[in-house]
Amino acid sequence: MKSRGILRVAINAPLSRLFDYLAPEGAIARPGTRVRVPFGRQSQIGTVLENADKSELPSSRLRSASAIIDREPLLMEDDLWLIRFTADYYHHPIGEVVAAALPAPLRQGKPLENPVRKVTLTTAGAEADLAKLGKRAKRQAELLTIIRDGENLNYGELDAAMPGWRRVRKSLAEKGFIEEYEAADDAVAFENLASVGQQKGPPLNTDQKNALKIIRSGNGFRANVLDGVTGSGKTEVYLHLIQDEIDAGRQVLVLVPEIGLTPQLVDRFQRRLGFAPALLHSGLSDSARLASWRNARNGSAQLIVGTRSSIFVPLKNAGLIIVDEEHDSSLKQQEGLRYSSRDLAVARAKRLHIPVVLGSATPSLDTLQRCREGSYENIQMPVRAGKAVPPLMRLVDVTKHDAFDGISEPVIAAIEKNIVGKGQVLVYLNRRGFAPTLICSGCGKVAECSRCDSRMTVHAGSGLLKCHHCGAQRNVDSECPECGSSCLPLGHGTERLEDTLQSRFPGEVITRIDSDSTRLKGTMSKALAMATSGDARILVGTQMLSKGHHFPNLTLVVVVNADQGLFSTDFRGGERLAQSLVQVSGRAGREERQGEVIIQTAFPQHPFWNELFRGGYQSVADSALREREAAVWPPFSRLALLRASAARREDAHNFLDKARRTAENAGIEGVRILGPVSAPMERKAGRFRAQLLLQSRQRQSLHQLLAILRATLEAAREARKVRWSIDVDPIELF
DNA sequence: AGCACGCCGACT
DNA sequence: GTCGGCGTGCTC
Repeated sequence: MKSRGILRVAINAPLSRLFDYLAPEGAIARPGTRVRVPFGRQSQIGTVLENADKSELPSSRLRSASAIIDREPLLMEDDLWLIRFTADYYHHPIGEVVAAALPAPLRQGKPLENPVRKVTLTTAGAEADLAKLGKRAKRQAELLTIIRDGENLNYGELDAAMPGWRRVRKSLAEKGFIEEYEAADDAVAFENLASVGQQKGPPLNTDQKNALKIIRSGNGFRANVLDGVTGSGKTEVYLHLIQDEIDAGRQVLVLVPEIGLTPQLVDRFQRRLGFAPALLHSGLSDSARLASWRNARNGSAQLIVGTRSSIFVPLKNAGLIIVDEEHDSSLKQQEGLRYSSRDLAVARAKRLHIPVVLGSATPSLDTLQRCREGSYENIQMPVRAGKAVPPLMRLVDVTKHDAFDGISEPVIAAIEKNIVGKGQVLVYLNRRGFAPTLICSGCGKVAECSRCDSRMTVHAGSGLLKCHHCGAQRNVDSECPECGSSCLPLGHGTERLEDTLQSRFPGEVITRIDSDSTRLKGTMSKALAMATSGDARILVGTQMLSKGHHFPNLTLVVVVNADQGLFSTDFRGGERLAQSLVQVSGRAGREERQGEVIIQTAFPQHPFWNELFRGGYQSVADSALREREAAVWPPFSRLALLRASAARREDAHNFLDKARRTAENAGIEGVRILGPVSAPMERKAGRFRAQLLLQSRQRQSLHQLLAILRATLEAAREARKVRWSIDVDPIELF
């Protein structure tokens, strides 16, 4: 008897190994194919990663796959390579990596091609006398008219055009006027190919031409770092590179930060390239995302623009990957599979022998160091395109000036001046809500979250206290539960800032843009329209406003409080502060008018300011790199963080103690072990958190150790009461 | 993860 | 007497 083939299957569960199944009788399922398999007492969707002729398990223990879902593999060899690479590099269960790479409907076993029922006109239907039909059957005539005017409409389109058409359908079909058939859902593909006319771009300046020349001179893989100040025209360079690839019949994948995928950017791509890019982001419906994914896979989407998880999208004929705002932390997933889509983009491009472009006005120190070492190509674009001049930056010492509810007098004066001068002002504060604290005027007690080691933020609009760490909320205490005195909000959030500015500038339209004010669907685009048109003269907002949006009238940017970043405990604090200040400053004065940036600080003597004002981001980056080198922090070493959380503090610590002992006894040289220590915010959402930091100059040793740790800890008794995870190349040390 | 098995507390 | 609490073990 001929033995049946073995399928090595990845299952979406936190288990690192593959599971062997017998292929169904007489069938084959190549790697990349989804299969339905019995798993324990349930049935699961798995993905075949390997074929084999024998299993390590006795055949008595093997079960058969119950069905093969895909006729053709969903994922090709290169896609599977990226999945394996990700699972290895991030020491994460492979089934969960596969799950991250597939859109939700595919994860659930739905077909790749969603057949759609369509209705088409027969010759008889086309020739039928409408007027005659209309006399006796008005509804039938109405439906026939709709079908004549439309082009092979599907059920959904007909539902929208004529409610209740389904009852009329039968009569028309019996007369032989219409026919129905099933087809692949190509609605999105169609839209993608529909030409919308192609606009010419502006002439390129010297820097842009030079950047293009360098990138085009590459052959196969190369990481090109496009280091260009805001307004230097990086997008224009991208557009030329994208056009090159499209002309050559290849696909381009563009990764953008979550917040950077704006309608403005998509419109620009569409106008210039003459077609709409396929989009992949969390705001789309499952079916729209699946359609983009399918079109990327089958090659009909020439340009795919998406957020971090799109790094896994299959590409039939990839020519180029672009990572925009490569320094942005939203390109790194901070939960579950903690991958960096920028780093994966580089790995994928290398594997595919294609170039990758990493663009930013403020490249990460990791990327800059790779340029210095010569492994990445650094391309500078130091001047703003067109006539734009860089903004003027200055500090206001809040200890020396009277402040009006968080806004100092010189700032008020500057806002006034800009408004009078028909400019627009952006007031930036990285803290939403009304006030970060509610304090008792009698005993000084502050309102704390019962589940986290944090204070509750006051939200005046809703009258609620909210915890920004776990989402808990309750009503604002009007009097102190301890001593009965009245409670007062302390400090400033965007909500309060809006109130303050409104009372100071009563005649002006103020728009606040943060995750609270834009939660409702449509409010974001409305607020942005107000901001872009210049109708709103004062904008108040968080991070959200500092990326991806162009406000042509903006003349002044105010940074209300930069001081938290100045004394950050995280070694990346300085890098991040410089990036966010430079990014938000880039919003000011884009056109002919010079912009102005005012930063409020209580520490004007801090050396950071001198560095930033004298030498800009470059200079901050240089000195930060020197410090990192001296302290052997990344990029001069590699880090991995082992995190654990448990309902009881000692369980988390016991687990990490076990991890530490395991690491010490693993016999691997050159890895420093720091901790375990409690996380800076120890209690979050009712759980105690702790962490163990591993640091090494050699990536190899660190990864060997992680492999040992993972294997040991998965089986460890101490792991039962904790949730734990490995974070490779962590960007937040807590 | 998701599910079943199994052995101890307050309840119709 | 039993319903259900979550500790333990297992998934090809």
